[in-house]
Amino acid sequence: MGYNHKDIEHRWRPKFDAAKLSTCDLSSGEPFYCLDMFPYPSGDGLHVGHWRGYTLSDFYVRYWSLKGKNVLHPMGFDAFGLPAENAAIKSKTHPKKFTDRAIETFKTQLNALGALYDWKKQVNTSSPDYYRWTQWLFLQFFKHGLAEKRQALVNWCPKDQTVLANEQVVGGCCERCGSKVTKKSLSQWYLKITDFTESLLSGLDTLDWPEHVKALQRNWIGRSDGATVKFHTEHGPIEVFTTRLDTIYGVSAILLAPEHSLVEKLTKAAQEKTVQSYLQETLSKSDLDRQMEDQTKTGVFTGSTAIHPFSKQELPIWVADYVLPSYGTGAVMLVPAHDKRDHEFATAHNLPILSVIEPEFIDNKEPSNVREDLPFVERDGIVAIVKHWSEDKYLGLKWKKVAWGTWITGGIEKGQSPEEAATSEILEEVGYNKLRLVKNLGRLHSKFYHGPKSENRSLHGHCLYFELTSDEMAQISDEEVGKHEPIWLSKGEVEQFMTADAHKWAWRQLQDDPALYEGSGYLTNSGRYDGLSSDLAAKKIADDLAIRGIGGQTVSYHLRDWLVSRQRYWGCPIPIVYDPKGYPHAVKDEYLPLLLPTDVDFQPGGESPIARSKEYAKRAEKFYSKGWHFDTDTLDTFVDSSWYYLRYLSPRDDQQAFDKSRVKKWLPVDLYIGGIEHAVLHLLYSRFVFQFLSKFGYVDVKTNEPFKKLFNIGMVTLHGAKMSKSKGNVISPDPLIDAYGTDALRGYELFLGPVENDAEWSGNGINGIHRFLIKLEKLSTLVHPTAIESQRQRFDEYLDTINKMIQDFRLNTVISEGMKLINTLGSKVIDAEVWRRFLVTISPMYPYLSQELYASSSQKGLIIEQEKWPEKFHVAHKVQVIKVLFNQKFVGSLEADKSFSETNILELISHSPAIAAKINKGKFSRTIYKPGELINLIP
RNA sequence: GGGCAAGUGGUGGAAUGGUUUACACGUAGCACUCAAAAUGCUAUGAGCGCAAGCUCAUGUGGGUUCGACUCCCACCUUGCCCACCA
Repeated sequence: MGYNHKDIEHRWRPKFDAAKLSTCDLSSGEPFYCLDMFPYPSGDGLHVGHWRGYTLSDFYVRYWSLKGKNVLHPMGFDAFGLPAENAAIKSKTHPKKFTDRAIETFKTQLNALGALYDWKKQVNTSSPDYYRWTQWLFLQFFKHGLAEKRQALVNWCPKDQTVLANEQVVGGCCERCGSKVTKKSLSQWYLKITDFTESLLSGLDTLDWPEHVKALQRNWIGRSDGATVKFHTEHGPIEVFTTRLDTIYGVSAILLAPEHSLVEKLTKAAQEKTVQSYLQETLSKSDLDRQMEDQTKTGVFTGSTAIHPFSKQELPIWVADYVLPSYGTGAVMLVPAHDKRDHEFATAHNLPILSVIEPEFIDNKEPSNVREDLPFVERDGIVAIVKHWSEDKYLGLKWKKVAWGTWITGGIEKGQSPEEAATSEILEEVGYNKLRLVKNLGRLHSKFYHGPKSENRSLHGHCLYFELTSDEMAQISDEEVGKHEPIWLSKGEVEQFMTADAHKWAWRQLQDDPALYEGSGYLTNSGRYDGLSSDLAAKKIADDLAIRGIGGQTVSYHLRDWLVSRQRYWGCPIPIVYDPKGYPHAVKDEYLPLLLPTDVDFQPGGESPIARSKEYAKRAEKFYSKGWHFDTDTLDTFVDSSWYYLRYLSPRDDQQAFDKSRVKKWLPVDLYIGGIEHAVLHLLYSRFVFQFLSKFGYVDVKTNEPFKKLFNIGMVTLHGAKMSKSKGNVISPDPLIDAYGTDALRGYELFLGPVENDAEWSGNGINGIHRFLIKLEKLSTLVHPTAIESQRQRFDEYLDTINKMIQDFRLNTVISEGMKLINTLGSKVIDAEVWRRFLVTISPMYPYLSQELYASSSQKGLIIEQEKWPEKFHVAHKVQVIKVLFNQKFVGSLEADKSFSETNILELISHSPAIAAKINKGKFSRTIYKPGELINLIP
């Protein structure tokens, strides 16, 4: 007979299709909402990479159903979008035709998977009965003032001829087609996602999502705590945003983004020409060109000045294109000594560089890292750089007891000046006494743990630079000779030689005064704030600014409002109508859905193709009156997909977008499965929309979040690259199903590696699963209704193991455990009850074969309907197996009664000749005993 | 520049403090066959050895521990994401 997968699949598929899971009764049972990210029906068909995710979700659908939950597992199609439109342009057919055909292909392929979907709840975002409610959703934003039309410079893709959201610009290029993105000034609709930044941020803490996905979202929202400061000018204040308010005394200019509203006013007649041509040049650049980091920082002086709020100094105002208009306030204070970019700019344009922070270095490396539980002991000290009397070399100390390279250092005794202290240290440590002080390099601070004294030190060091005037030397004490060895270093060797950051900094300070320092420390040259730490100073300065009403602490975000207008045809029409004066109004409910016009030429041309529809223009005048017209853009398709999971619960409802009571029962989604590529876009927008609906009472769900648990399925790669038709590296499941069967392919998809990791496809591996299934089919003839203790005991272990693994999504090892169990059952008689329970546990992986064997061992009906996830037999273990180690080496294991103590076990060992022989005649000084596990004998 | 993840046989990977390399793939040998495929059985980290066995191996170097792939510190390498974000 043998294993014939085609027969088996043919026999059971119709029964799976008719299973009760295929139509979820939403009103009963304990809900479990298992959701796949719905696909875009591309027409390329499914490859083995898609299968991995769908296999995974079907596994959990079957598993949770066996665990007694009422599982909802719907599927639908994210059917609006560019590829269909582009294909339509090419083939001169309507995108709807293209889309409908692709959906049919998809459904056929999905059915081959043997998965259980509730197709009765299918949604299609391009169908009017769906997008009518997408339009409703948009209008709710409009109604609450959270949809707004703004004229702004937007990201423009010259190839697709449409605007792009920030999130769709990747590295300055269009996410979809890769063209360089340019800027264009357009009037567009925005959804105010920035009103929700804090709740989008804090909501992340409540979610059971992979940490790295949460990190991506946090990163994208990009909260940064800082302050604003107003600098007064003759045309009103310029507000800047900074995270380094402590450096405010180091400002040497104010820089404006070219787009800043004050640029024009502040430009003096003499600078008019230069500024104008600079603006023209930068505004025509693409974002990518403008953001090239390695190019020199450009900018021009406006002729105006601003007043420093503390020093009252006049600061020149410049325009510079590295200042981004969309972040902070579009204006920055230039602090060249403490910001790398500002340093480059000041160097390029000869602006003053003033150091206002004395650096502080905190040691975090063993053994001198700061101990948290100890207070700091304050000490004054010196760091001396000493130059050779004739050569261009500098004196370093190589420490003998620790791997340190330093300059000459030491403490300052009472009554000594830093110079005196340094001079005497130099004399003591290296013996030179003819030298002169050339330069004071300023102070640095260092926090570290002083091992010999067992205390935390906070050292305040004066950095001094000396030159020797002669090689004359005094005698050095033996003690000093034993401590370290003096080494003359050439300029090139210094950075490498010095181990501590503080000593490296002293060197850079000598080379380039003041050296760029971006860390924190203590203030200097900062008026009454001198001597404060960076943290404390920033707070005080912010307070003082707030009192004067010219600034204070604030928070800035990377996240921008969501631009949703698209100048494309194949999308949801924006339900806005303009009166003859151009004011926008919501399209009346009775006119919804506002259907896509059909008399449209799709060729892209800078405006929406819909604008060319005569019917659409007429329709507006018919519904309203002469001079009225509809918005001719369509919505970003991410709006469509931001709420589809709500529509599944009442897909045919023509009275409302979703059913509030069902949403209350079924949301949040219990398990959401999809790829990492949606970590910021879809998942952030969906959270935003859901939080909006929640805030205004459209939904009533405690969590305020749509997706409780997110699982990211790893990508399947071929030759290291993501599978895609255009790269020609696609593996189709069809021939594999034909040769090995659906079960084998499902098993192999999960066996490929941990499901959250990417996996390289290897053609041969499927053999292993296939052989396992053949073996199972053979073993089924050995099944006999006899209770076999050892098999039941083994099954209990197996079940414990996989139960835990399933919770942790470690399905590759669940597959292994099944193989291991079968390998240990042997080729004699198999306990029928063990067999039945085993078949239930593998049915989520191998639904067809498990079902076939279940039925042939005289069980009736479908596993998924008849069975529950099995319980253990609870066979009592009378003995325990103890591993015996001698001097860390395994010398054997023995079986001991569970009640045995350490003494009993030692006795057993002495009576076991095989083990006793290996343990050096029983001589050992002590033992380490871990009950039920091992005993370690230490000689 | 910032953030995150990962480094274990020829390969995918297993082991979250206790015999490293489970389970598979691949490879080799054997059985079945006229033959091949399929299937089954056996072997398979490296080095030394006739063998029993010994030594060495989880990116590198330290540390904690009776015991470290696992925990701590530093470093190296690779991958991913973000990035003139003030």
